[in-house]
Amino acid sequence: MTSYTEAQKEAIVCLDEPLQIIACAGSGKTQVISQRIAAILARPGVEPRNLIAFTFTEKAAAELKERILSILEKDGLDTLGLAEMYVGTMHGYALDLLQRLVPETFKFSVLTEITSRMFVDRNSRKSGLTVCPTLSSGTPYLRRFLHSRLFLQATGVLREDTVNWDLVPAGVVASFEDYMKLLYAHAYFDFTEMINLAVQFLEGDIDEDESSGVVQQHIREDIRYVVVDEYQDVNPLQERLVRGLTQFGANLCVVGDDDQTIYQWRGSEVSNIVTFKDRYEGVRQVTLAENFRSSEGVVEVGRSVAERIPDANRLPKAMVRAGHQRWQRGDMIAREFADEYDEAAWICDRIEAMRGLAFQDAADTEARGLSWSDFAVLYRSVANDAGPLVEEMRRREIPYVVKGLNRLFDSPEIQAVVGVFRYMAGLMDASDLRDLWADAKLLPSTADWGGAMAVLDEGRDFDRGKRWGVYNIQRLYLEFMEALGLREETVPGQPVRRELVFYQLGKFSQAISDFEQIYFNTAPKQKYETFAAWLEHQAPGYYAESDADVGYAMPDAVTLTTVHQAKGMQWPAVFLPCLRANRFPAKRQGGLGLFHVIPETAVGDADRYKGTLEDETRLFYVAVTRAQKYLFVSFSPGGNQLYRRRSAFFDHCAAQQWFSTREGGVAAGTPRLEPRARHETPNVTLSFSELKYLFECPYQFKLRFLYGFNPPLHEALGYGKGLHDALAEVHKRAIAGDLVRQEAAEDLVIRHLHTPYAYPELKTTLHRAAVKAVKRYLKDHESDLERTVHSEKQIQVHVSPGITVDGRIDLVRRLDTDELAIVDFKSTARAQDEDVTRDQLHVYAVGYEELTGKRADLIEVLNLDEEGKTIREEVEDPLLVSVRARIKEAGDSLRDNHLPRLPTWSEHCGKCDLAELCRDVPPDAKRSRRAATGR
DNA sequence: CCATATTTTCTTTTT
DNA sequence: GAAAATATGG
Repeated sequence: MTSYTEAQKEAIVCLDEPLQIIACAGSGKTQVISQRIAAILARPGVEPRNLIAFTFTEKAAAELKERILSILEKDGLDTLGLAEMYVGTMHGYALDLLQRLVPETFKFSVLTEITSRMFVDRNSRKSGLTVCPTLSSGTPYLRRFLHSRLFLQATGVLREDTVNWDLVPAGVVASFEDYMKLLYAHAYFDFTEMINLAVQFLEGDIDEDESSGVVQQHIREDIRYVVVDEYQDVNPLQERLVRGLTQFGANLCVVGDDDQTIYQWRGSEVSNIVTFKDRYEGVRQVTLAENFRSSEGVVEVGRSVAERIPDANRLPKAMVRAGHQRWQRGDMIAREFADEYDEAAWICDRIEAMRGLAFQDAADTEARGLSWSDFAVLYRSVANDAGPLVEEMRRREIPYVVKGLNRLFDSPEIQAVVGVFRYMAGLMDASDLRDLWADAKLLPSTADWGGAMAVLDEGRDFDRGKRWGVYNIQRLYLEFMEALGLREETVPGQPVRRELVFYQLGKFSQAISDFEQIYFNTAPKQKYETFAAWLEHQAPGYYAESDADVGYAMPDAVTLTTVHQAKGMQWPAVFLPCLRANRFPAKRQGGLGLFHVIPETAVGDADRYKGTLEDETRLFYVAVTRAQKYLFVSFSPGGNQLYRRRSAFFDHCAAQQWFSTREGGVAAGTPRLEPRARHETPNVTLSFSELKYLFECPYQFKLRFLYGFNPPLHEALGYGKGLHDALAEVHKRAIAGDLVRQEAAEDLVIRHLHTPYAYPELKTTLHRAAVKAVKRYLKDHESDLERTVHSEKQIQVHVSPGITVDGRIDLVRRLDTDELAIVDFKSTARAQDEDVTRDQLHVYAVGYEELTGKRADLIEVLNLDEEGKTIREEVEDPLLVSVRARIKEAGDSLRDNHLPRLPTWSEHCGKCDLAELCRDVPPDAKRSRRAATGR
């Protein structure tokens, strides 16, 4: 789309006043934003680092980045320094801002939804959970495990929303304070806190608080343009972040569609977008009403759905069709069925019948035949309603992918693994365990069951060592698999099953990591018992199976997903089945809710946390507008009486003249072609550490990042990071003209060293070692600190369309010889392979050149360990070229899902934590591996 | 038609 | 264990 409509042009060239782009579904929003950003970058005196663009997800960010880059390249514009333009989520930005400018936060790590809950449950008293009062007489206080999710929602709302604190019960306030205190004591951020803390510094008094001063100075000097996509989903705290970033006059552009606000139950505040014009001075509003995606029928129905939303909560607009898709009688059908099996069968019939119908993706492209991946089935709730269709598709062998099914723990394979830990906790005996594994078809033909049990029995001897870190769940899991001889190729069955089983086992490894992150230092016996209980009661609800996302290659398959997840996507044909009253629109939930903790009156606009009819209507609007041409809405009564009536949304559609209530012949007159899947290359963004694994051994990469296997947690974890962070502070201060002296070493280590998994003596040892290392570094480099050029420089290497490598250079410095050196710190005596290090630093050199236009002369490795050796080499041009080529190769093989093992046992394997899952470990290597891990 | 009793369920998900 | 939807009774 190189020619723009008048409205689009208006948006693209409006760069100096606050701009609100109201973008209807399918209006070419991303293209307009990208073009506008390119226009900003083309302005004289504007650097990429002057610009921030927020998206809702990382995936959307990758797409936006890619789009911007392709426009810049097409227009022949400079891409120098592009790595310093922030394109990403608000959470990512806030974290980045803090960890760049506020040394106290360098050591903080981020809790996920899952680890947050475990953290609160483990510390149920200290976190405030069990002392948090409720307004329900039946449950005077929140309870462990049962209410941790609710408690976390409340702590989130108290920070994200506008709260009248006088109306919040004192007990709740006290609980909230307990939680915050505990969070900081453990150096954790939850998702809200990253943004909250950033906002504190943005709003803070610069005379009172040093960090506020630093943060605000950076914003004042650097930030000139802020773009916020999906503005309708911004919550009040995020709005404050936006305010803070633009408080010194940066230009603000917000983009969104109030009709697509579907995350209000997470705090999204529609009024942000609806009243934007009143809250900012001199706002220019541009409405992109032209829908290029869908046929007239789809557009008109979408519009009619949106008009069901009360006008008071809407921006006036009328979506019109502007694309090339033509509506034909029979494209849109509204049908009722006697039961859900008939409905499922009909959907499959239609898909089979429509496969191969001619379809034109764009006005200027050739038609192709519809393929499996051109069909989507969208549900209000996949977990509740998708069952019958999944069954039918499996029966008919129609390829499909389901998203949003929480069924990982139902599978016999995972139940077998859970059995292992029931055995460990003494809840199951050995012969039952064996039966379980045999029934799950997980025993390789050569299985050494006795050996595997020996691993468990040794692990169950809890008097073996005094250090609790010895009783490592992850290591036990990996050793058990090794002893059993369970590897991808020894899993009984077909290759497809092997891959799926390994994916599940990898997910389980991920679950262990999550658990041990929180419970690592629990007494061994209790730790295993808690783990077994957690597996039984908590874990099943936490981990989704989504057998789809193995690999980067996109399968040609029908998509079954929720409307929420479908946001931003489109398909030629969309099915909206199970349109039942009380399901879609959904009836409200019972049980203890947010308002039993925080009174409704204390929160501004409390309604949005409840889920109103209006919200459901917006969701249905999103659902309808995903379709490009074919749209099928259907109803069948659900299993029980609550769901036996038709949804008002179904009736709404059936009443539209665009819909037929009975199908004719399948789109009579439309020619048939060979089915050909829409070709989409996924964007691949790799961090350097991921790239490193891909270089070293593609199969290790697969085990780690596609399957999710994690190596056992190490007790000394955090040591290297602490040293890095301490030196980062040193160099940042050096750039600001503050040369840190040796005496500061202790202080630096106290601030940055965080070793949560170390037992007390080890903590002391590590602390001493760190102080010594920092002191040594400061002594050795006293004279060259002032020649620091950059510290922690973010780089990005663009290899080919869709392949990007992100990384961070530890240090760039000028040597006595006036040469420019790119430096990487290492902190263990155990040397990384020199070839890998050389690759790494040459990637950085490439990135540095793309960032600054300057070529580095040298690469250096400074080892902070006394024994470690220093490397200093010239940057070699041929290597730069070949490294680029190798990244491209690696990216391509990733897309093709071609990730083979190394041909034979090699040096890399000796250092690979997951070698046991890959091949037989030679006896001599086994010995040295055991020595290295202290087993 | 209204008040009360009984039945039935307990989404959605980003960082 | 709470709330909404539906069934029941006047």
